[in-house]
Amino acid sequence: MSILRQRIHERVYPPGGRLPSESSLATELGVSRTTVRTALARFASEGLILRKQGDGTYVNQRLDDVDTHFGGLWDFSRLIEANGYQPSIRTVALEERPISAEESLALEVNPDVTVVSMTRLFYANERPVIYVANVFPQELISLSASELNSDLPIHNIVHTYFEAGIAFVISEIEATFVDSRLQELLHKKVGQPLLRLKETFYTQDHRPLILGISYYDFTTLKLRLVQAWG
Amino acid sequence: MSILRQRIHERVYPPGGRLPSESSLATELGVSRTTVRTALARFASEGLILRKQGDGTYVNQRLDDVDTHFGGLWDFSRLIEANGYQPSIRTVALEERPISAEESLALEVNPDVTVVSMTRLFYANERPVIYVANVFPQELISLSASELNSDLPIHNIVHTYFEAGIAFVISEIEATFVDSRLQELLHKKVGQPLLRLKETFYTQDHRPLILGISYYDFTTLKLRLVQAWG
DNA sequence: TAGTGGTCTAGACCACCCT
DNA sequence: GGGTGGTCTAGACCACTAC
Repeated sequence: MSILRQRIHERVYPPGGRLPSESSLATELGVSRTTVRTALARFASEGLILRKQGDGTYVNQRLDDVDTHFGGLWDFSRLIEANGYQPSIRTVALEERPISAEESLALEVNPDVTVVSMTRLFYANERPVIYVANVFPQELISLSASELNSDLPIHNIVHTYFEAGIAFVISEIEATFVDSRLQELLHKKVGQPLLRLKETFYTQDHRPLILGISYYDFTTLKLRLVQAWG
Repeated sequence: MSILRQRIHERVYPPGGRLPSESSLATELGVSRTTVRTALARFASEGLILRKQGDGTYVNQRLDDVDTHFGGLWDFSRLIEANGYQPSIRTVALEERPISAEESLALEVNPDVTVVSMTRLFYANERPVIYVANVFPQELISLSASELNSDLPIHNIVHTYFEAGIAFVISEIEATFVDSRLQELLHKKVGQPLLRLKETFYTQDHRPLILGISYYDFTTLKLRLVQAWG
């Protein structure tokens, strides 16, 4: 029932406003109340709507804030878009190289496999905001690194070139500074604070697929989380 | 159906292992399959389980990682516990004072109200790991600041002393350094990187209730997020 | 008291995976 | 083919809110 999500985003039901009751929505859309409830439950867990027993369901007034949250897909391009910028991706380096000891441990593969190393910059309106280094075993794709189109969001790359899909991601958030290398890439002064995200992408079989280390300029791009329980 | 969550945590269904089918769980627990599915859908969105159509439902093998995630309640005490430490809270300061211009804007109240300012330290095994400064209008509680028990997690404080409840929280994550003031409080060297979380707690009516600024020692306490879609 | 969301039942049919 | 999860229906009763 993605029509409901669309209506919320298109302000058919304005922020702070009340949605029709579950029963009337069910009738109007020609589905059962259970179906409507399943959709509403998802929106509520994302903080998009607020439900009050005995009263009604309301669109979150902070919709603009909530919309920049990390729900479902964590995707830097979408995040840049949600912050009101035009996203673009430029590849800094794309190569095959031996795996490091640390990486073979994290990816749970033999220390003699070859990995594809892909480093990229995400831009918001031509301004560099995130620097991302991804690594994955070469054997996971059927072609060589130079043949893949690296100007796509990571989810698209996986979908296009990988056999397996991504079922979940674990991200660790840390703080760090701009060093001399990042200074050039992100156009920021050495010593300024930066966020670092260490991500691991897993398959449905709980196997690690891809590693990622990202440096995130939080001054341009707000990193917001919404937690809702209701 | 919190019995299922309990079973997963108590390893009745071990990490990586398969759960009984939805139908057999429904029969065993004496509920309908719909009820089981509602519970499983919630666990899946938290990354606790992975469901495969035509195959079965599996407990996430990275359960230990996933368990330290931020699902449902964002609560520092729980987070410390999930990282394997004994949590405790000590109050640094508790006072009433005039509201600042910035705070009155963020809390959407008149610039002449009095606020309660509560600053506290969270410890993991007697080691300070998070410094939190909370601010809320004094008029929201029926007693004076000195009378409230500030050695509780924020959700307990709200539940005990506030009329309204918290429906959702928006957190902004930033990076910063240890300064001379934080050096003493967190026992870390000046200049080391730190995470800063700027939180706003909202009621069901979308009104901001409480502000919070937290300084988080990510070297001791991993800040992990799990994103799952399935 | 009427209407809302919260919880639940007992089915149905489909898509998909494994053997 | 047999079993699994994915989607959906058409009800029921309860708890709560607003008036």
